[in-house]
Amino acid sequence: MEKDDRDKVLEFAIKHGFVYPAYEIYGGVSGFFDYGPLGCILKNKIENKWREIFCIKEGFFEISSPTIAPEEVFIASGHVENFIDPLVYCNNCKQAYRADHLIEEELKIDTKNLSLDEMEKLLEKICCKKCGGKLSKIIMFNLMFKTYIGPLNSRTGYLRPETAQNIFILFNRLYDFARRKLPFGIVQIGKSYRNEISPRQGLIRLREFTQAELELFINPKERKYSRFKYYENENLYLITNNNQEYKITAREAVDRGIFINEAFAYCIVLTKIFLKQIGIDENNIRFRQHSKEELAHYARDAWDCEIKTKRYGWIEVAGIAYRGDYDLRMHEIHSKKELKAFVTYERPIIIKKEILEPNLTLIGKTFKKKAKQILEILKNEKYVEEFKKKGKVIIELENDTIILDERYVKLKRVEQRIVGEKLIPHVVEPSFGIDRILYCLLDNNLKEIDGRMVLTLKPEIAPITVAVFPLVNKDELNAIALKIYEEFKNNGLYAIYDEKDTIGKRYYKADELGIPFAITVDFDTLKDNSVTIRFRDTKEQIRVKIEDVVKVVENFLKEKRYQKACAL
RNA sequence: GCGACCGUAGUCUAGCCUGGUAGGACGCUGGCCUUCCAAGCCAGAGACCCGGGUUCAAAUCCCGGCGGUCGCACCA
Repeated sequence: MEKDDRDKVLEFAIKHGFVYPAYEIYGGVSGFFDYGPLGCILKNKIENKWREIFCIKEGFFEISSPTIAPEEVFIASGHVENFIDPLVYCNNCKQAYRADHLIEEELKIDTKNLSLDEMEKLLEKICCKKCGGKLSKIIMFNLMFKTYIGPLNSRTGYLRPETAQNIFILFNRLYDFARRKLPFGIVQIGKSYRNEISPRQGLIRLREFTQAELELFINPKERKYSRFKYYENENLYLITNNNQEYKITAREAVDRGIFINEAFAYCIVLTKIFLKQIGIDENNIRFRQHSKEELAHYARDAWDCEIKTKRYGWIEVAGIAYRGDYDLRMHEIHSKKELKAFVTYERPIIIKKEILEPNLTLIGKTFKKKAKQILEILKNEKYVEEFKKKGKVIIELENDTIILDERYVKLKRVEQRIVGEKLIPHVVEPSFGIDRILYCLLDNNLKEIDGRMVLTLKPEIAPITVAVFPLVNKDELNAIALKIYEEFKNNGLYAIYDEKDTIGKRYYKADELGIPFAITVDFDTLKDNSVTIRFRDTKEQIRVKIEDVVKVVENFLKEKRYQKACAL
C-alpha cells in the first residue's frame, strides 16, 4: 500500500469525468456519487462483460426488479431483524458500544431473545468501560432506507439492501421458466441501498450502489457441477478462515474439501475469470473465507473476493456466499407458498409393499355418498395389517361403523417407484459490487509508463475507443480527420476528435483517458489516402487506407489482435 | 455516531497566527506557433464550503451545519 493520505485514483476519476461527488453544489452528501461521461460508459462495459460471463455464457437469464419492497419481504429475509444495530454511547466520554455486545460481555447474558426495554434495564447496571460514565438510551441504527408505499396509512417499504431477494420471491415463476430443472441461475444487475453509518473511502462504501448478483439454484444432494470441468485447472489464491494460505487449482480445493461443492468452486473461478477479463491483474486477486463471526445471517459459508489496491490494500469487491436453503425456506414460512423444486433421482427408488385395493364399483354402490370418505381412510397403512389378521377392515365414521370384507377390498402386492422428491434448492450466490470493481479497475490500470500517464484499460473496456487527430491544425487535414471521426461514430464506437495543441500533447491526453487507438491524418494522407493508427501502450503506429480504418479498428477489438499491438 | 485534523478557481496551493475581500502554478477558452509523442508565445474566464455571531470591516477570530482524511464504533 502506498503511504499517501490522498486517494489518487479517486482524484483521477473525478478529474477526468468518471465520477463526481453527488449533490456537490448543496454541500454534497457522503456515500453518493454520480457517474460522469467516461464512468458511465466504463460501468456499462463492466456490466456487459459480467453479463457475458455470468449470464449469457452460462445459459442463464437476467431479470430486473423494483428497488422498493414491502416490509414483509425483509421481515422474511431477516433483514429487518438483522439490519438494526442497537448502539449506546457514554454520556460522559462519548464512547460508543453495541448495546447487545456490551450486555453479553459485562453481564454474560444472552441477548438474542431480549426486547429493547429489557436491554435498557440491563444497561442501567453497566457503566462506561472507559470512564465509568453513565450510558445513553439505546439508539437503533437501521441500515435499510425506510419509506412509505402509497399515501396516508400506507404500507411500510424499504429500499432493497441487496438485489437477491427479488429473485427468491420470484422462484416459482423462474423455476417454471427454467423448465423445472436444477441447476439454473438467474442474475440481476441493479441498485441496492444501505444507509451506512459513516461511508468512507470514496467509491468503496456507498449508500447507493450497483450490485451484480447471480443466484445459482442447485440440488443440495449433488456435490458435482457439470460445467466445473471447463475451469477446474484455474489457479486460485485462497485464505481459509483458519488463516491457511493456498495457491492451488480449483480442482484441488474441491478435493481437499476447502469448498463445499463444485458449484461453489465454479462460482469462485468464474469470479476470477471475470475480473481477469476486464483487466484486473491476476496477482491482485485473492479469495478469503469469512470467519464464523463474519458470516451473514443467511450464509453457511462465504468467501470474499479481494483485489489489491494501491491506496487501501486488499478490498472486497465480491462475495460468494453459500446461502443454502435459508432464503427460500424463510419465504415459504412467511408467504405460506411452497417454493420447492422437484428433483428426480438417478435411479428410482423401488418400494415393495402391500396395499388394500378397493373394489370401487361395489363400494360406490353400497355406500353412495360415504364412498369417497371411506376410500380416503383406507389409504392408511394400518388397515393392511388389520386386514391380514382379521380378513376384514373396520372403519369408524362419525355415526356409522363400516365393515369391509374381501368383497370390498383385496390385498395386493405392489411395487412403488419413487422417481424423485420435492426439496428446497440450495443457493450459491456470487455478488459483485460494480462500483468497487470500477474503482479497482482504474487502480490496477492507471500506470506511469516512461513519464506518461497511461490508463491501460483493455480496448474493449476502455470508455472511448478511438481518438482522431489531424497532425497539425490545418483545414485540409482537419476536414479529413472530421470525416473519419464521423465514420467511427456511425459505426457505434465512442470516438473523440481534437485539433488543439501539438500532436504529442493530444496523444498524451488520449493515453491518460485510456483511449487505445489514435488515428492521425498527416500530409501523406493527402497523397495516398492513408492514415496512421497509433497504439496506446506501445506508441507504435501502423498505416492503413482511410476506407479500411474503421474495419481495422473493429478487428482489433473483435479478434483481440490488439494484444499483439498493445502490450497488455 | 464520537474524537482529532482539515475545507481558497477544474486541480494543487500562498494569504489566516498579527482582520482592511486574494497571488502563483497546472488545467480550461480564444488566437499565434507546430510535418508524430504533453508542459513555446499572447490574451481571457475562473475561487475564499454553507449559515449565524463578534467587528466600522471576516478568507482570517468564535459557534453551528455540511463535506473530506484519519482513529474508535459499524460494515449482511
